[in-house]
Amino acid sequence: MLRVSKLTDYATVILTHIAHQPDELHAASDITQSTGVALPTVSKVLKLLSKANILISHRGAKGGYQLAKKPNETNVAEVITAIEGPIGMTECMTSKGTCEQEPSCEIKGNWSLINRAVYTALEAVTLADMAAPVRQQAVSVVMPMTKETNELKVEN
Amino acid sequence: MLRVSKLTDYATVILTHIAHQPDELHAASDITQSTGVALPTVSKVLKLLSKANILISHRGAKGGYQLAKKPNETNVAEVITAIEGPIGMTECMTSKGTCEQEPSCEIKGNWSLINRAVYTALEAVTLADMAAPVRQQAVSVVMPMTKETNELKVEN
DNA sequence: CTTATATAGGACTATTTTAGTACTATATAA
DNA sequence: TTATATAGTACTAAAATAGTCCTATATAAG
Repeated sequence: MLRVSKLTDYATVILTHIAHQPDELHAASDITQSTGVALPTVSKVLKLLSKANILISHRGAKGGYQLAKKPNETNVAEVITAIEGPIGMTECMTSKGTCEQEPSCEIKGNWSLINRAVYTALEAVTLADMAAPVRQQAVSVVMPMTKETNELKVEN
Repeated sequence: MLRVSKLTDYATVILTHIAHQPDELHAASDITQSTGVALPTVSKVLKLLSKANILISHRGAKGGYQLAKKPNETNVAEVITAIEGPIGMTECMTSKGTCEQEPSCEIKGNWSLINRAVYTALEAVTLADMAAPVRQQAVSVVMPMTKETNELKVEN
């Protein structure tokens, strides 16, 4: 598996929809109709995204939600974090001291690198990418790290 | 979150341990002692890895498990798949036709690319990397895809 | 000022997934 | 023949997720 939750999936669908008209206000009831996701669920997702400052909310009559930033300024890693909490491939990445084996674990450092690699891939895709046709996407590419440093070698 | 299951985490610990002595046979009881993971759990993981042809098993007295291939020929993506099933960030990546929205989904193609990016990152790290100190790891790097093709542009 | 509308926040239940355990069958070395 | 070790499967308990609902609060418009 290794998958995002359904709510996260909904979140990307909803945000992609909003990203098509970034300047307008979108009420939860409107989004339900356009996306086919049930209203209570849409509502839950919108609240989470609003709390994470990915969306701005406007209360009251004629209220609704709009993007807090430009579509290319919000990425998939942020969306996942907003819905599911911090991204960490293993328990020790997000909550230290929980795993008994942690002090003697030999592979924690390697998981940390894997984690970073996955995060980098997710960070590279923005809402603007999601709203655009497939071909304009960013993708991940793997290359060996330099032996001298432990730094992530990033290219654009 | 977005994390691998505990069993997958155990699997990497166990495989890393075995990778240190790839040619010897390792009984479940021995691995329990070296890793601190409970015997029934170790046993379950070993069976799954054996079924996925990552390990070779030898039954009977003086039996045990050993790596089916060289440490650098088994990667983390294979291990995750062995324990959790196929890697797919969304439901539609692994089981088609389950999601009602699938036919009209606008972002399936983009999720497919994200999925591929993450998979590429996981595929790049082998058991040999896990068994080695941190600095020899492979890491993922992100770069924009060419607009002309829909191909993954991979560099080494 | 009142009313209708829309989000905020939290609580709750049901479902699904995961983790962990146990039992029986089978293979093999001595 | 016996002791040892894996194979396969089924089952239970725990945790995470999904989905729903209710009350409070803010705002536009009449």
